[in-house]
Amino acid sequence: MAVRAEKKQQVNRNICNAALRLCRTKGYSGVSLREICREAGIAPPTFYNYYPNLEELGLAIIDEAGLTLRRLMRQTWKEVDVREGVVRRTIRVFGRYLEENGDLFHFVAAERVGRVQAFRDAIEREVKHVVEAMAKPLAEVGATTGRPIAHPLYLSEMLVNCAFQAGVESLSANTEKRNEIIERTIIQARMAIYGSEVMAKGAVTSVSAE
Amino acid sequence: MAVRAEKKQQVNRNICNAALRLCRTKGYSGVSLREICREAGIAPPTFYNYYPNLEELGLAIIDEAGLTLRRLMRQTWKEVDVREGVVRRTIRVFGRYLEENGDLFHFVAAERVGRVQAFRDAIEREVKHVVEAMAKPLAEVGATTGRPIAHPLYLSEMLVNCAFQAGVESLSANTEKRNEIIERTIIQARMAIYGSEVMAKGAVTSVSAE
DNA sequence: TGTACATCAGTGAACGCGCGTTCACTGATGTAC
DNA sequence: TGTACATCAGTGAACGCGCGTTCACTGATGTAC
Repeated sequence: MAVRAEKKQQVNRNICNAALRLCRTKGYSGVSLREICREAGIAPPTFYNYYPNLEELGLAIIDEAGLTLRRLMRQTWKEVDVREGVVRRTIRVFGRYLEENGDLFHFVAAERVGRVQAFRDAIEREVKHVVEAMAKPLAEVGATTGRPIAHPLYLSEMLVNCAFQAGVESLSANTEKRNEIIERTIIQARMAIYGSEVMAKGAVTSVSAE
Repeated sequence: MAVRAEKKQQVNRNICNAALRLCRTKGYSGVSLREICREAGIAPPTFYNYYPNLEELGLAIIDEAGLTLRRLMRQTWKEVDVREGVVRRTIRVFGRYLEENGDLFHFVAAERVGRVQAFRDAIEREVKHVVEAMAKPLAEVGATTGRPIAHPLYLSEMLVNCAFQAGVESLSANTEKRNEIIERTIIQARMAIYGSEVMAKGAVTSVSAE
């Protein structure tokens, strides 16, 4: 009965996946509608049954990425394990996300500084959401452990930017390089967290930092 | 006598500037050879007197950006003024650079995570150079002021990434927003520096960071 | 300095190609009775 | 359940267009004598 609707959903998934796969190697603005249709196994006019143009497809993909990210966040902060610190846990979950959604992450990371204003705006909205969602538990953990942090939003943003950068590098790295990136990112994250703890204590002056 | 050579240089500059101007709004892979030629005021075949294809033009632009950046670095660390800290001075110089080379910076920032592997590699080489060049004075300043820092390379990299992110955001921001970004970046930079100082002291354990 | 020739940056016209988009049409899925 | 009709996802062919690249050619700049 709903066989038509199911088929439509499947075709839609094919289109999105085809687009992401092609963007990975050719970039959004290097991919044509016809290419996506070939990759998705449909005729060009069929595309218009789903999206009025390529930009709308891109925005739909970004929305989907936002959904996935939000789900990821919830998962990260739910899987509390006293034996594992916040930093390591976050990085582990993020790493798994990268393995499963490499194409999606690459698209978002690239279009975050890409040419399409609508994409940049949509992505910045999602990133801001993640930054805010992470700032909260960061501040809470700091408070409950007696090591309060200063500027949780700025700290969170810096950590997210670190993660973006590390994520992009990971995507084109082998396992060895990837482990290096992980270790480096952990140190950088701690560096930022320590710094924000110091700032929360106040009364710290540093010649080099001032 | 050298009138021919001078004209060639001028045409080359026109080509590069035209390409950067167009990339700013349409992205590298959204710009065509013919568009660049129109913008530069030459006929399409003339382009081939300068570059064999668009990719070579892009690489030439990246090389030029690297040169400019190196010059900027030298300038930053030379203008020592005891009344102004390292962080503020760096940000001030970088801000001036952005005003003068907005198109160039935007191109580099976008292609850093873009689709052309050759671009990514070339840019990563330049960025690495900057990271290393900044790590050295950071470590020196820390040592001479009695506040040594840990992992100067990682710290430097984090600061450079902050600068990239702030730079991209600045490019599409008004003056007010831009000042916000500057203040935020200063805090984030200090946060990272404090953290690396704490790590250098060792013997610090933080529940939230572990 | 003047002249004859070589060099070479720049051009207009032409090519074949893949593009986005449109249209009338097909045939399978869903619905009313 | 069977039949007649409506819906609608998908298609093949065609369109006009801008693209990258080539070619033979032009005319200004540079050089040799």
